[in-house]
Amino acid sequence: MSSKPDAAPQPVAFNSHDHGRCVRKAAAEVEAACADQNLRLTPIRRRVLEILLEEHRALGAYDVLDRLAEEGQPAHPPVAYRALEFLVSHGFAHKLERMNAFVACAHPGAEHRPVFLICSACNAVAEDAAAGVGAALGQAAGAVGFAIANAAIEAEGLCPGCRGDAAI
Amino acid sequence: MSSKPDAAPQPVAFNSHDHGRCVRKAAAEVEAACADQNLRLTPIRRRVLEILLEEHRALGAYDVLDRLAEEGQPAHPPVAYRALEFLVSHGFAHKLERMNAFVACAHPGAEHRPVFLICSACNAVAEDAAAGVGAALGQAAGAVGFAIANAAIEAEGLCPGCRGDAAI
DNA sequence: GTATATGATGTAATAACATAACATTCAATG
DNA sequence: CATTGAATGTTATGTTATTACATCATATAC
Repeated sequence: MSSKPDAAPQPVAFNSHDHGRCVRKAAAEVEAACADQNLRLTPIRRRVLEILLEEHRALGAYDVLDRLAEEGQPAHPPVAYRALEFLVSHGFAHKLERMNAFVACAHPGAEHRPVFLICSACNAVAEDAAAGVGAALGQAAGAVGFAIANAAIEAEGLCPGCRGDAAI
Repeated sequence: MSSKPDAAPQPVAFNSHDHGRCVRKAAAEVEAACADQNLRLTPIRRRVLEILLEEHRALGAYDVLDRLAEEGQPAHPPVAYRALEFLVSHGFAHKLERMNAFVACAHPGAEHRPVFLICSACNAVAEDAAAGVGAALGQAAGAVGFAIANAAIEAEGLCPGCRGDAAI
């Protein structure tokens, strides 16, 4: 899991797009949100965010550490975990519980109850809005008197691109 | 995480009930299902299932190993993981991805897309049916051409009992 | 501008979770 | 009873995550 991205195609979340632009846009949004909320987007935090954005897929904490080391900034585990926790706790990244991995948020700043679609063939991770799912879940919980603080909704399967392929 | 149950009340999934009866019933159902499907419910597999049923909450693999050791049957990690994998793969238990823990299935045999409500105060885990959530998720995935193989839906929050309490 | 408080980072050590690999045993079938 | 395949026993190690404490930076009060 903590190895290099394997040879799989890199499907940037089911659709090709101008990735450089998408990275810059997301980084700018996070920067703005931090300014708004008086949060300190320190160099490491920013670098970890950029790594997640550049990869555009889920990375384990040790993958992030590997990237940092490659860039001549070797770091110990708590460094990665702290930066990731900062990003997650402020909604700039999400943790994929099924994978013990982290992914940059596709809509930083905006309120949303994300749903993740994880392709088991190419490892792409799409963050979907799916308000209906959150509503249904809230209703089910309410019916039994349970107060949801937060929810993880993660589906594994085949993305549009990989459904056609022979693979896996 | 791999420690003993702490002093918290043991809320057997939000409602008090005749637990001995509920354990026996679930065990019998699994036994029947195994007979039906020609599966081998070996002594270890059965014992692990019983441990999950008796605790009636999510246990880590090493919690199960501790229990086995207490009972004079010390075992190495693969033993627990193999038994748990058997139970999970046949729908007799579920894995809670958020907690790296396992819980006996509340409706073994029956087809269901479970939703888990995990109380952060008392650690009770309720398995809810919530067909609506699965439907909404399927719809959202279908809209982007994603084929779901399986889904993990896990909410963390306060159970009815703990909402009233001062605690956490 | 210096003292103090707070938050962030550096580092070492270790805890917690999980699997690979291979030997051995058991149970079913021919 | 020989063969085969599944299950288990065991060692070792890989992977993920945290605790604890030292150090450094930044902001505020005085």
